[in-house]
Amino acid sequence: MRDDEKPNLRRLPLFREMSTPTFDNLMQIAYSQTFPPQLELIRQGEYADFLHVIIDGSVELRAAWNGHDTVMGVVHPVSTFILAACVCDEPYLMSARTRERSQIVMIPAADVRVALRRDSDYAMAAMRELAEGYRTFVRYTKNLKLRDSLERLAAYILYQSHKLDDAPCIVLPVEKRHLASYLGMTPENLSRSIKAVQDHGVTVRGVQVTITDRARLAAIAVPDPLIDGPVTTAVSPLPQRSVS
Amino acid sequence: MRDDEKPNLRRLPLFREMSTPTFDNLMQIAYSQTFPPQLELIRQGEYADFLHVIIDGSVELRAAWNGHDTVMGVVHPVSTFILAACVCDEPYLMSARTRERSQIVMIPAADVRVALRRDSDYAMAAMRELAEGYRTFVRYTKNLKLRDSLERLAAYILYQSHKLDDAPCIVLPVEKRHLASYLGMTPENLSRSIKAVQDHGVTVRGVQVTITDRARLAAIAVPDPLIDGPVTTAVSPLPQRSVS
DNA sequence: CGTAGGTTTGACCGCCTTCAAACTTGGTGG
DNA sequence: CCACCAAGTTTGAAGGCGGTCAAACCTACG
Repeated sequence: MRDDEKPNLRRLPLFREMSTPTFDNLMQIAYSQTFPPQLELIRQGEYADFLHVIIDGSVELRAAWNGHDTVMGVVHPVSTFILAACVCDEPYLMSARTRERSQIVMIPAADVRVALRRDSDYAMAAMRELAEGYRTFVRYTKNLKLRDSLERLAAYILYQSHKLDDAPCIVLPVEKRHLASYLGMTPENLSRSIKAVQDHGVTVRGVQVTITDRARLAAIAVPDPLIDGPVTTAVSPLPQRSVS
Repeated sequence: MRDDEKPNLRRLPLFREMSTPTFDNLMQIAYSQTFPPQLELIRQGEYADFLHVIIDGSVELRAAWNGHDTVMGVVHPVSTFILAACVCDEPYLMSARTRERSQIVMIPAADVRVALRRDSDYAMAAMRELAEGYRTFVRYTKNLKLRDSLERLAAYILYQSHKLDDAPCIVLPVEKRHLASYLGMTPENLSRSIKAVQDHGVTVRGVQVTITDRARLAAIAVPDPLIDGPVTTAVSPLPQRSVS
C-alpha cells in the first residue's frame, strides 16, 4: 500500500495506540485496494482471511437465510469491520458489499492475531472497538424490538440530523430500498411511513428531508441515547448502588 | 469472597489465562453475593460499577423504552455480563435481573480496567469474550429479522434440544411470558405458535416439549449455524436446568 | 379451599406484507 | 434532443401475521 495512506490508518482508534514497530510490520503486509460498487467483499459463512478497514466509500453489512436477506448495518470511513470474526477465527455471520466505489485496506487476519498477542495496547484498542460494536448491535436490536416502523423512521431522521449538528435539512444517504431493509420494513411500507411522518414535523421530497418541527418529530421518535447513539450531552447523576 | 469459589472463576475463559498475581489481586477486591429472585441487579442508563460474573442461577437481560420493555437475552453460569459497559466506561444499555436465587461475583469495574491495561493475556481473553458477545447479538438480530415467529419458536426448540445432545425431550427453561418476549412476540402469540408447531413434529404439554419428528421440525426452523449458534458450544461445568 | 399470577382461548383490529400496476428517475443510444 | 428502457419508487387493494383486549382456565401456594 502507498505510504500516504498509512497516516489515515494510524489515526484510527484501532491503530492509534499500538507500537510503531507493530504498526509498520502490519502495514508491510497490508494492502490497499479500490473496489467497484455492488461488489461482495465478504460472504457470510466463509472464514475470516482479512481484517477490512474502509478508507473511502461505504460498505453494507447484510445477512441472509433461507432465501431472504436483510441489511444489518452500514460501515463508513474510517473504521474497521468484521473484527469479531478475525479475533474468533470463526466464520463471518454477515456478508459485506460495497455500496459505491470504495477503497479498502486489507490486513491478513492471522497477522492481526499475532499483533494482538504481541502488542497489549493494540489488544486494548481492539477490545474497545469490539465493545463499541457490541453496543451498536444492542442498540440496533432494541430499536427493532421496542419501536414500530414509523417510530424507527422518525428516530432515524432525527439521528441523521443530529449527526450533522442538528441540521434541519438532510439527504438520505442510501437507496430507500436498502434503508427500508435496514429499518426492518419493506420498501412499500417505508414509502407509506415517509408519507405518514410528514404529518409530524417533516417534509420529504425525493431524498431531501427537511425537519420543520423538531419537537413534533421527537414526540414520535422519543429519542433515547440508549438506543439512538452514544451519549453526547448526558445529564447523568453519580452512579448509585441498587442493592445493599 | 470465599476461597472455595475462586477456582470456579479461575476456570472462566475471561480469567483462565490471566497471570496469577493479577487474578489474586482482583479476587481480593471482588466479592460474592447471593441475590433473591426477580431482583434488578442493574438498571439501564446507569454507569458500570461492577463487572458481574454469574456463578449460580440465571439472569435476564432486559431493555426498556417509552413504557415498553423486552427480554434481550439470558445469562447462565458460568459467564460474565455487561463486560462491554465496563470496558467502555459508559452507561448500561440493558437492565439485568435475577430469574431465580442467584449467586453473583462482582468486581469493581475500575479495577477490571486497571487489570486489563496491566495484563495483556487478560485483555486478550476479554477481547474474545466481547467478540463472542458481539456475534451472539448479530445472530439474535438475524433471527428476529429473517425468521417469522413460528420459525423462531421451532428453531428455539431445536436449539434447546441440540444443546442437550439432541435429546428428544426438553423442558422450557423459562416462564413462557419471558420466552415470548425473548423471541419477539406476545405471550398470546407464543401460545398460538406452540399450538401451531405441534403439527410439525413436536408435542408440548405444559413446559414439557417432545420432538417426535426432528426432520419435520427442522423443515420449519431451517436451522443455520450462522443464526442458531456454533455446533461446538461452550463447556458449562454446571448443570443447565435450574427450575426449583 | 381461595386467591393471585400465569396461560390459554376467542374475537377483533391494525400494522405490515404481498401482489400488481402506475409512476418517476437516470442512463443510453438513435 | 428526445425516445426508450431499466431500475427504483410510489400508490392501491387485499390479506395475513401478529397485537390487543377480555374472559376463561389452569397452577402454585398460602
